[in-house]
Amino acid sequence: MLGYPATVTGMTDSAGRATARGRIDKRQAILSAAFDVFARRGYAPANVAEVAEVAGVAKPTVYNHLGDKENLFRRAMEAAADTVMERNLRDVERLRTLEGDLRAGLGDVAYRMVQTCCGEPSRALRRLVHAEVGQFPELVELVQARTAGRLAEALADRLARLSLEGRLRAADPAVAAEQFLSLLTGPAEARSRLGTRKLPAAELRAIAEAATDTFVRAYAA
Amino acid sequence: MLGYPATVTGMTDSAGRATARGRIDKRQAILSAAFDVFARRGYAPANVAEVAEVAGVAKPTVYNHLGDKENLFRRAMEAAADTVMERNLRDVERLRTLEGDLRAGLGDVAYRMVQTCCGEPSRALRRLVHAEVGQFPELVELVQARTAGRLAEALADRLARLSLEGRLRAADPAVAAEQFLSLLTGPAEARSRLGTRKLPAAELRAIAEAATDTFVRAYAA
DNA sequence: ACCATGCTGGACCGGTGAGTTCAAAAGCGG
DNA sequence: CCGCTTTTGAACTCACCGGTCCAGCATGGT
Repeated sequence: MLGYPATVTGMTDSAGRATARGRIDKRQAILSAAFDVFARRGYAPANVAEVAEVAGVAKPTVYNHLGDKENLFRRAMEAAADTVMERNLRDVERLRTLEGDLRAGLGDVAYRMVQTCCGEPSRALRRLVHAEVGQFPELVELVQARTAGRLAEALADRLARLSLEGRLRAADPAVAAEQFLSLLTGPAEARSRLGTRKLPAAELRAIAEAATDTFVRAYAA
Repeated sequence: MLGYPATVTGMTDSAGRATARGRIDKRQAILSAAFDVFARRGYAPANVAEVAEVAGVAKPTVYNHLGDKENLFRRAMEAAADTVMERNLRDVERLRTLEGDLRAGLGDVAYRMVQTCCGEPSRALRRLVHAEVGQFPELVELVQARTAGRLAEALADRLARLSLEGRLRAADPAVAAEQFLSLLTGPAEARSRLGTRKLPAAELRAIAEAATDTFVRAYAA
């Protein structure tokens, strides 16, 4: 989640001239630091001063770039969601070139996905969305649409293809995708006790296998 | 700081029965009000004064009974967990006398469970556990053990019986129970957008049916 | 060299809320 | 009716934090 690398610019400044470019990865650093701090402390207990410190920046600079603590939070969550989604989509994209044993291929993807979903960024994101759904109701749409929703959709696409090819029985691919993901993430969350216990690779593998097994039994052609 | 002030809790007093039995149970009122407020506001933004007000009690009384805001939170969560679990266990207990069509019986129980899990108390509890897992790590054990854990165990018991009776194929009942619950709660959480959208009964029914369908396909004898 | 722009550090204000104190007012047992 | 404990209301302390202001510093473009 730390994105110090000084790439890019494109600051969309509201007032005409682009703000200083090249040097301003400050914004990225701030957003990254913000997510880091919010993830550790939670929204309310987190204080902007610490965000500034972690970002290596002065407090007024934070307010300069992001304005509000609320806005800072929203933007940080948005950015983190994009990062997490990217990796998730890469995982599911592997289903596109699925050759050979269906069961094995699905199992492999399942393992990768459950790994990603148990990773710190993904867990922190879920935690924060859950936590602040009361104070930031739009946030659930904003984040969910960029992560879980997109993931389910991409997976549904792949499953639909497999159905057409006769490798899976005909069924609503959206429901199938939803259930596959639930079979993966549900047990993972439960076993890891919401992330407080880190699961050994073997257990992750077992969860992925069990989920794939059940899914294939229910959905094989 | 730790534990209680010297004056000690009202009811469980070591010195016989002296305290507070005749009077309304303030303690219960406080815990109930506390969960109410915490559920609405979240832990950090909630303030003890409001808890006291909702409980119809003076602020020092709250500190008298529960000591700390932290302790107040823990106790309130504990109490709420017990309440929620009770209803959940009643649902799964219906599987004990399951006669006739397996599919129909499971579907019925599934529908009841998904209703319970989407109810406000259950959702609020999940929200708060997720939210504060960072600041209160023990809480996840404490609550999960009383709700999801116990529920999964009870369900596993029922499934094991069904396997012995030859109605389900032989399989690890714990894994089967875990997956059945995941198939129920996962889609319910996703569709309700973490509780921000209340699901119409028809959709709840559809989720329960889909979950049961998939489960039976995968686990029928 | 010079100015503009933004960054810095630090002081500062104002609000909020945890937790305490205390004297007065119930309740309740005897 | 009397003491015991508990409750009450209110004021109070104290710490923390969001947000702002300002005076000086770095920088890069021209």
